[in-house]
Amino acid sequence: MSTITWQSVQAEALRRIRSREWPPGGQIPHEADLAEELGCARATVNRALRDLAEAGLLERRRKAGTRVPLNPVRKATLDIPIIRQDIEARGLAYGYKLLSRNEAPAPPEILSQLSLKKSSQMIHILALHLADNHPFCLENRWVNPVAVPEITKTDLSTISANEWLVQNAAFSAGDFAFGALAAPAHIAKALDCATGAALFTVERTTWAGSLPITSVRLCYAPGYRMLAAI
Amino acid sequence: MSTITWQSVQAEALRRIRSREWPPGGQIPHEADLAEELGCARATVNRALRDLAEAGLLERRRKAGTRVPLNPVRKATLDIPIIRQDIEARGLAYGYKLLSRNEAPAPPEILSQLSLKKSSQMIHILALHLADNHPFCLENRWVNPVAVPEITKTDLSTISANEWLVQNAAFSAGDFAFGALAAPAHIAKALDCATGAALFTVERTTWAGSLPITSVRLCYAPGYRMLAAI
DNA sequence: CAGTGGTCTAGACCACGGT
DNA sequence: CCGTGGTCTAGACCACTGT
Repeated sequence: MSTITWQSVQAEALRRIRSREWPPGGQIPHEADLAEELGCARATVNRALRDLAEAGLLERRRKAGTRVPLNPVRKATLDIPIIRQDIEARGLAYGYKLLSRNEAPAPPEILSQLSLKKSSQMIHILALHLADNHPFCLENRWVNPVAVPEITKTDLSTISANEWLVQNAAFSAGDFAFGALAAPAHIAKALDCATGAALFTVERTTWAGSLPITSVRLCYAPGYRMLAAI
Repeated sequence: MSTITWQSVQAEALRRIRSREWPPGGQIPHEADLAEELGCARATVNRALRDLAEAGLLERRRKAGTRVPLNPVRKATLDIPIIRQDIEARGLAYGYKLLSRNEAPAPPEILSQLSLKKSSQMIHILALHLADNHPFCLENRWVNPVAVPEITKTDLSTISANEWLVQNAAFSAGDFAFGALAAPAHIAKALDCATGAALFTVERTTWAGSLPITSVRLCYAPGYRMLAAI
């Protein structure tokens, strides 16, 4: 016997959205009605439609029901691997070089990114990730030693801060900003590219609850592309 | 009476992961055990852990059980609004200018992105999106007329292809590539920036099932940042 | 083969938020 | 107020996969 799966309900819903059987801006039947029509339990319909709502293809509100948005804001997901895995997944040999590490008061922009007020000593790390011995990514990181005191005793010349933090500071939240930067001379030198070259950059701040852990800017060598999918 | 919610189960699981009560690389108890321990139904545990697995914080396999990955590959989510909404959300006035539109055989790189073999006539669109009358984003798009025949009759000087497609060609899948580009002269001219300026770029290809719809490259004016969150 | 997660069901209660 | 989605439950069967 074949039971209805939530995937099949979802596929049918998608079909109706695409065929405009459920027109943009319009309301769709209640869960209970759909469940009866399709011959399954309401929970199954709920699972299917909840997923579509999370993807931005439906808007659900209690009492108001479910409707097809006029301008759906689709959600894409992107994987955030540690840099070593990113490089190895491309079939390249990973290399790593710690350029500098010291303790210093964080500059104002870092403090504001971390929502810290008083300027306290933080750990500043500059490191280079290599792929097949070519510069791949320059890591410029500030770490809050209050959040991860163990890092003060860690030898970051053999393991990157990127990797150490992933393994030792499970975080709860983070935000990202992607952009482009014309390489200033010192970055161009580190990445072995021309001054002014267009670099893809990622700025990331991570938190454990309300405690800021780290803020980092990654500058990728020219040509890097970051992939995502819907 | 207070019943256990899947959110509370998820929070407890997160706590155990962070506190290393469930150590990296280690296996965690079965759903049934957890359900009994926490005093809820197995379905509730399943919902909580499934979400964590989707976020990359757990790895679940039938028979093998659930474990905490050593190098979690976290997933970030990214909103993909239409460009008009992106601009208006920044409190700026949206403007739009169609630069050119014609039918032409697609170049090989576009064909390969769309997984098409024979070179057929496609619609090529070049358009500029403006924020407060300043160039914001240059849209360079190829549309497969087989997927959306109506577009041949659409006036794309009043509505952008970006917006029209979102409203008229609900897609099922898409992939993205983000990168940086040093502005060539013709792009610099359109965006009113210096030649060689570092531009953030998005390349996107979308599909309806196995039918390719469109492939687009967006070049954003210098300074643009795209935000994401975990 | 057998253990584990994946899913479905039928019913119930609850929370939110239009009216 | 009361309709709608959000969630929980207890039980059942199934699908995948390690041994």
